[in-house]
Amino acid sequence: MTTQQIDTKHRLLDVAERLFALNGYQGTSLRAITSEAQANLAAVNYHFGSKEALLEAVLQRRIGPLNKAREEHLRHVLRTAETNQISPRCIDVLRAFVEPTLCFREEGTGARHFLLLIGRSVAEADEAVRQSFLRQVRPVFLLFKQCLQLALPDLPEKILLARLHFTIGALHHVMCMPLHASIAPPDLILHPDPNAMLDLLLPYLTAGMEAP
Amino acid sequence: MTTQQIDTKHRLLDVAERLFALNGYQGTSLRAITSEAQANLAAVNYHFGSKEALLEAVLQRRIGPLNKAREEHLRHVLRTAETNQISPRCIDVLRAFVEPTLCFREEGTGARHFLLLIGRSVAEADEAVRQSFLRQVRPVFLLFKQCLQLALPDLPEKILLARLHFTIGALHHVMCMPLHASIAPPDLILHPDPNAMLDLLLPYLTAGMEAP
DNA sequence: AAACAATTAAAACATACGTATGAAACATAC
DNA sequence: GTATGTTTCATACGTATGTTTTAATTGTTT
Repeated sequence: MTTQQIDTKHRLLDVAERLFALNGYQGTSLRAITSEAQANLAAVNYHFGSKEALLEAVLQRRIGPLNKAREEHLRHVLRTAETNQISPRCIDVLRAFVEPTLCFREEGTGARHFLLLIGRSVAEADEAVRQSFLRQVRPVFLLFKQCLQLALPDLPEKILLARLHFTIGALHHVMCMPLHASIAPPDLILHPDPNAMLDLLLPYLTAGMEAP
Repeated sequence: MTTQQIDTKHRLLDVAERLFALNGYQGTSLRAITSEAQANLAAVNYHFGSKEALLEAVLQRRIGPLNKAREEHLRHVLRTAETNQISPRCIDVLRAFVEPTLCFREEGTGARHFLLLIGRSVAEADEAVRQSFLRQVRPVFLLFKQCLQLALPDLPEKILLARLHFTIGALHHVMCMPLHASIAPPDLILHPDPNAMLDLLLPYLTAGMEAP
């Protein structure tokens, strides 16, 4: 595998990530991707096989590390709770899951676009996009759920699942929607500093999760 | 305006609503819409002018009544609080906004598809779709925000706006995502009964909104 | 240096799209 | 019953799409 091939593949992934995030999967043509990546039109089909496989590769490249970070955080919370012989605290579980997601933004503009992309992928109408996304995140979501069950042992599973559902909704909405784009007056823009956002998000999610 | 024209227009709106919701705006062709509505391909351009105008009409037809219901509920909460000389309760404000949305589902399968459509429109990548949607809901969102400010007078506006943001995210995620599609095991399907969902959603949202 | 594989390039393919056009069918009014 | 305005129809236009094919180019190995 030559370095040039790697470069081309990387460029294609980077550009596709950005355009998919900004214009959607169906709204992005291979011609737009290849021309911006300064590659030939056939390059996508040569390197990835198809447009859909390109999307899968775009998702995989970043979800892998992100999921690994989330899983490590979650397992760390589990471990410290276990050594102390207590249930993990709900807020710690939530932080373990949310923090890597929000801080992912710091890893560069590529990751930033990626967050927008997966924020949108959840609600995506295109079946292929949604399924490709769900397939890749399900394992970590399940671990997340198990941690929450340990933190909230008295909460019926049905209610916990529903609240987990709401939590994912709030988180992904934050990921794909700049605050000022909905209703906030333009002069009150919440800076996308992940720590500030975490300080806003965590009390909200924790209180909701621990609601009576 | 003959009844036949009205029928055709209605059929086009119904089919477009369903297909836009299921396959997305860009994923739905005029040919798919017109053939399923048993109308000629040119019918959309004749009756609405363009595909984008059709989408606008689809949104308008239902957002009007929905917004009216939400506004009435909110104003009712405001009135009773005013006559009792107290601040409205947070949970009442939230219920006034959420209940009409969830109960909208009961008005038929058309409305059901519509909820899916607007749930997805928020995160939609297509700029035209998102803008068309935001334009139509902004006024009610602002009223919602004002009511919340009355219910939570001590909460800084910045925090309130962020929490409102999270709330909208959770609500719209519920609207466009069947619970079992994310992580719930298939045997634990949350029935889409709006009252049951309201009982799950309201405590969560209220606790999050009133968090310290 | 020659042979080989890997990559890029240019072009064509078949298909699908939104829109526009003009004739036909229809309803309504006189 | 004819004339007028409205709606439907079949069809064509121009463009864009994802994919495939064939040839040229590059890089690596012998």
